[in-house]
Amino acid sequence: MSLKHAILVLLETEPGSGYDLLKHFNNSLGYFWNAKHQQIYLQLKKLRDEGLITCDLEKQKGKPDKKIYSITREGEKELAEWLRTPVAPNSVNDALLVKIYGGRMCSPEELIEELDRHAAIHQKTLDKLTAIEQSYLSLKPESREKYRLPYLTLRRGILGENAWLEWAKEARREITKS
Amino acid sequence: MSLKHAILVLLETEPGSGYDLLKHFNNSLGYFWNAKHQQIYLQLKKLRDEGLITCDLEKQKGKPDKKIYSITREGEKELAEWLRTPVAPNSVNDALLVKIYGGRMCSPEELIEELDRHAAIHQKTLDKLTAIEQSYLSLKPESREKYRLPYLTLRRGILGENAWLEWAKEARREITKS
DNA sequence: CGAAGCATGTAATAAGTTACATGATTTT
DNA sequence: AAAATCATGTAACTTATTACATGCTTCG
Repeated sequence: MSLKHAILVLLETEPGSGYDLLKHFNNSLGYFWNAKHQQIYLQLKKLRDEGLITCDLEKQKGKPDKKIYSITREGEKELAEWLRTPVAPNSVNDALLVKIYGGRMCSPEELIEELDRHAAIHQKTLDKLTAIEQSYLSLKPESREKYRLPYLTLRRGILGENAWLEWAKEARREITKS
Repeated sequence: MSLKHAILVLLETEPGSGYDLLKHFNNSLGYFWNAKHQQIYLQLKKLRDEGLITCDLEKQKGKPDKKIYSITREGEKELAEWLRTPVAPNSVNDALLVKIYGGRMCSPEELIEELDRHAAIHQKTLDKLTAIEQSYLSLKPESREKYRLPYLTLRRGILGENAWLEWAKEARREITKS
């Protein structure tokens, strides 16, 4: 279970409210770790109960108070320990492939339609990732230093999406033949 | 939830016991749909309760009876309907990337070690997939026809693993620099 | 004879999803 | 005035994992 550690990683970088975290998450770790807001709020509660993060109230004029979470010493220890422990390789669950595998029971047109739908989504993701990459590459080299490792994960996304789209072309050709 | 449909797909191809299915699964859909044997047995039970599969006892001399599951008319209908319904794009949960993202809290050596560990696993998977591909390509063209669609999913695996390994090289270089 | 693989599960727990809920503020 | 987005959750349900359990056969 790494959502817990994903949250610790983000809070270690900078404290913030659940919502701040959520936004940050969706623009970074969210690309390779899926989580709904409910799950995140739940984990925040658990992490607080475990003493791995704390929560301070920030008074706001007019608006309700904001809960600002930050990582604790304990949390940092937990995170460091997790980083030292081997993690299981990414487990894949890809319904589209199940569909294609069993696809002889439906028409090629339907398969193609679904494939294209997915391709559009992957293309969109790739575009977003490429845009982030561009903004990273336009930083001064000194500022890049800080994002070196996150940038590697971004590269993973880009190479992965490219490979996906390449495969989709190949698959499309092959399905169309029938 | 596609494990259910993954099982239906396999049983539609050929009836068999839970264990048969499990083995078949691990050599095909298992490459892109993760499931433990417990989960599969549970789903078999549920599918039977829903009337989507049936279970016949096959007497065996000396050995305990074998439960042979097969898909029912109802199951085929359910499967066909699922195939017509759009599925959600593959949701990724990759702990290694979370680790790398937050990796500045641990030593480059530790990161590299973990990266190599994962690379070895991916290489092994790629080898297996490539071997399957070879045996597919050595079939006579007539026999290939039957496996055209499963072959596409195999290709996805191969292209995906290649991309992963390419990325790992890049990441390794970059991490080593520090 | 011991290990590996055959063969099939139950129970407890954890994690994730879906549906539901609320109320504020900011932008169009 | 409506829509979007801010902001935070609870509850019910489904799915998946881990630990435990059993007993048989086949191969070296």
